[in-house]
Amino acid sequence: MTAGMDKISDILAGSRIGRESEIRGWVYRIRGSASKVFVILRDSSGIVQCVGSRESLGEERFKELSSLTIESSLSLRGSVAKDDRAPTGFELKISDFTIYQRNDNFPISKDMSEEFLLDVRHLWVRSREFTAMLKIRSTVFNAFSEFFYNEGYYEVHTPMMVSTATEGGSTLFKLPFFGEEVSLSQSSQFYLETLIFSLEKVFTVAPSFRAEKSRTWRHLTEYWHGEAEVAWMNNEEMMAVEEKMIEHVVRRVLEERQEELSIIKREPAKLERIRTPFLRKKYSEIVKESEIYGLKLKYGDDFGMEEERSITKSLEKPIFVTHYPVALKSFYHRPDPENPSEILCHDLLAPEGYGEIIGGGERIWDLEELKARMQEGNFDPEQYYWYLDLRKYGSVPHSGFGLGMDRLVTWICGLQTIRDAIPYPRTIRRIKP
RNA sequence: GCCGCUGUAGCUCAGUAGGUAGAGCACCCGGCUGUUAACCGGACGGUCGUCGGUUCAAAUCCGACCAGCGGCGCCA
Repeated sequence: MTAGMDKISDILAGSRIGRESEIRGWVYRIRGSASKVFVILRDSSGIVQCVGSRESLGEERFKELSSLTIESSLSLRGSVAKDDRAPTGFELKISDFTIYQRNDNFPISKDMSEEFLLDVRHLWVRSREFTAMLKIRSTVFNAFSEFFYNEGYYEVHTPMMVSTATEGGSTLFKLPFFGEEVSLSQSSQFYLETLIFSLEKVFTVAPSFRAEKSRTWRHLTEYWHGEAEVAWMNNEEMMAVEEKMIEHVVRRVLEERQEELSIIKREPAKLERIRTPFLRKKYSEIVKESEIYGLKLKYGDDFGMEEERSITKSLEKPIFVTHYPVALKSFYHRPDPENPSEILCHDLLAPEGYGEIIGGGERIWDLEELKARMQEGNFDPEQYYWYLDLRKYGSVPHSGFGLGMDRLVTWICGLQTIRDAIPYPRTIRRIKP
């Protein structure tokens, strides 16, 4: 219906100066006076000021336009001019318009509480800041997948309704399933492991669900999990892939999303220094030098929020923490043959206090070793028969990792809470909208 | 799961020696302005989260409940 429609970005690029243009979108701001009305129109590509005058539109049409409210939808036609008085430097002088919907009061204006904005999240997603974040998020997800395709990985898809826990039973969401009970997936890892025996290098991006009653700035009950699993790869090699992947994602954001970074006030300089190689430290080293971070840690302590914040607060790039004590991680991690009390694993902590975004490492690939570790952890081998089978038939050394995609977006965008990194956050107390 | 906090007009909030509520913004009307989430005037707007208790009298004191927010633990 609209062959000749322009996007607002076409106007902002300067290519329509002195010409007729037709654009459509939503009223971002509107101000009127006796003789002029200023409509700042918004579309997916940006905002531009449009001015209508009583003189050229006529009394009736002028009133029709100037009485519109925020977020009403319309199309506007007029000539384009450069104008420094306009917010984005260009202006459309309105000769004609079509209103699609004249709104009642839009519920959102200035001075909105965090809580209210969450209640009207379905409308708040239209805001400039949120739109900018969504565009960056889109780039992050695209760049993540692109990286693995470029590296020869296969994208695969695993079930979200499952019968086995990956991280422990207490955090499972249970669902009725034809007279039985199933759980929502906490991680695709075990299924990814089954697929390396044919594809060798696999990755997936999928939601994960955890019924942890977490109340923090970096937990969601439903979050997006980027995971990979690779045959023949050790812990060191896995980390090298991950840092290259993070570097690639950050690079793409810097290349494509400068404007959006500026809208959300994220300093690009802080992202520009995300270059490989990242820092690497063993768990035991961190414990040994914990006074440097203002911490008093003893061997065997796990790192909590305060520890991660202190360690990463003044860092300029991410840090891999490796070789955790066996007791601190899940049963499937492979102990270091040189020192079986520590495992060949890594967490990647993002700088500026953001903390853990990746957990990964080598998997136990010996059957008896895996059985023994499962027993210690009270995991029922019957339930995991298929996972154990992988260690019976052509087992190979392999590694993998899981990345919190929403945490990655939170850090890259410099956000205060993970809830602002996803359109519809699911937390212990929020399931609407 | 643990600790803390909040709930008064559509929105943001003020309102305690207990005496049946106020401001700003939004909406509506009018004025003014090449405006920049402008300004001036007027009108509209509330069973003070719910239930119960104390009291002559409760937004205010007490109890229970509901909803949400912040922090910790757990993890990505």
